[in-house]
Amino acid sequence: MRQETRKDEIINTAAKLFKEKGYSAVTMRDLATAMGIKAASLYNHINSKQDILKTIIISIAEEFTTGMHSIINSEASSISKLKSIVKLHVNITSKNTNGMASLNNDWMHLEDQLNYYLQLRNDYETDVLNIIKEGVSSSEIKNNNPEIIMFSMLTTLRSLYLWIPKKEDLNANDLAENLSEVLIEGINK
Amino acid sequence: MRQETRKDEIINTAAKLFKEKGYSAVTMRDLATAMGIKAASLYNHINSKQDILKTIIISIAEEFTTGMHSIINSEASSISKLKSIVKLHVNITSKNTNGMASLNNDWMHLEDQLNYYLQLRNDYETDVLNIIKEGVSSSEIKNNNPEIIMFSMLTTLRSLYLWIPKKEDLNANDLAENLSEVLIEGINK
DNA sequence: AATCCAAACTAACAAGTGTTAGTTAGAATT
DNA sequence: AATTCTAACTAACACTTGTTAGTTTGGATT
Repeated sequence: MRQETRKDEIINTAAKLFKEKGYSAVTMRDLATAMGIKAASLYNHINSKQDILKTIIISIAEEFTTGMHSIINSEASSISKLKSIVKLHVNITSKNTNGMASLNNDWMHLEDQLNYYLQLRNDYETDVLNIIKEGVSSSEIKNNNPEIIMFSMLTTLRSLYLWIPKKEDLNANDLAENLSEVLIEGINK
Repeated sequence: MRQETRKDEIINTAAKLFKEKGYSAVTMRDLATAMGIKAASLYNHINSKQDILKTIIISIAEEFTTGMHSIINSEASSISKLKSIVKLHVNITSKNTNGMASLNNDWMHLEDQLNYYLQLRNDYETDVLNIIKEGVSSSEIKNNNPEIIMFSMLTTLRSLYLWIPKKEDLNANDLAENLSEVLIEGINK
C-alpha cells in the first residue's frame, strides 16, 4: 500500500470536483480552494490541468484493458465471460467512482491522449461485442441484435459510478451478482 | 408544423455544440461562429447562455413528465407500462438527441431551474420504481432488487442519445421492440 | 415617402482563466 | 552549521469569458 502523496491528494480532489461540475467548469482556483492552498501552489505538484485529467482517465482506461485481456484469454463460456465483465466494472468503479465520472464525461477534453483513449475504448467495445457474438453462435445467447445487447450492458455498467456511492450498504459482490442476474436473465417472471 | 425561428436555430445549434463539448466548454463565440455571426448578435435573439440551457433541458424534462403521467393513468400490466416507458424514451430521444445530451450531462449547470429539474427527475424515478414494485407484488416481475432494475433500465434509456444517431437505419419502433426484449426478457437462451 | 423592425455589426467592459517567475519558511539531511 | 527539499506564498502575465451599448442595414408595413 503506497502512501498517498500530495500529488495524489490533488488528483483525487480534482476527480471529485470534476465529477460534480465537469472538467471545464472546475477552475484551478476551485481546486486550490478545495485543497486549502493558492492556485499557484498546485504547480509545485502537477504540470497542468490537462495533465490531471490525463492521469485520471488513462490509468483507469488501461485498467479496463488489462482486465479485458485476461477475460478474453480465459477458457470460459460467453455468459460467464460477461459475468466477469460485470465484476470488472463493479470492482474498478468501487475503487474510484470519481475517476470513473471523469472517464465517462470528460474524455473529450483530453488533448494529446485523446486518440489513444478512443482506441482503447473502441477495442474494448469490440471485445465485448465479439464475446456476445460468440455466445449467439454457440447458442448460449438469444439471437437479439448483438449491438443492442452490448449497448445496454455497457451503458448500465458505465453508469455504476453514479449508483455505487448511493448504495454503500450493498457490497461489491452482491451488486455484481444482482446486476448480472438482471442483465442476463431479464426481469420477466 | 411551426416554422423554425432564428431563436430556434440558435438553440438547436447550441444543443449540438453542448453535446460535443459540454455546456461549460462551449463559448458564446463558438456558438456565434457556428451560426456564422458575431457573438454579440446572438443577444438579439436570446437572453443569456444560461437561458439557452434552461430552454433545452426544461422542455424535454416536462415532456417526460407528461408522458409518464399518461402511462401511470393507463390500465395496463406493469410489464406493458415498462414497455411504454421504453417507447417514450425512444420517441423523445429520436426527436432531439442533442437536447437529450444536455439534459443528461449538463443539468447541474442549471441555475434558477435546478431545483425544479431535480424535482421532476426525482418524481420520474419514483414513478418507475413504483411500477417495478407493483410488478413484483403482482408476480409479473422477478423479485430482484427493484432499485437495481430501475437503475439498469433508466441508465440504458438515458444513454440512447449516444446510440440512436449511430444507427439511423434502425427505425424507432424496431429499436423500442428490441430494447424491451433485451431489458425485460434478458439475453440468456 | 416615412416608419418600423429583424438581424446583423463594432467596440468595449469587468471578471475570470491557466500558468509562470521569483520568494519564503520550516523540516530533513548532510 | 550548511544545504537541500517540500510546500506554500505574492504578484503578475496574456488571453478568454459573458454581456452591454450603441449603430447600421435592408426589407416589410404604413
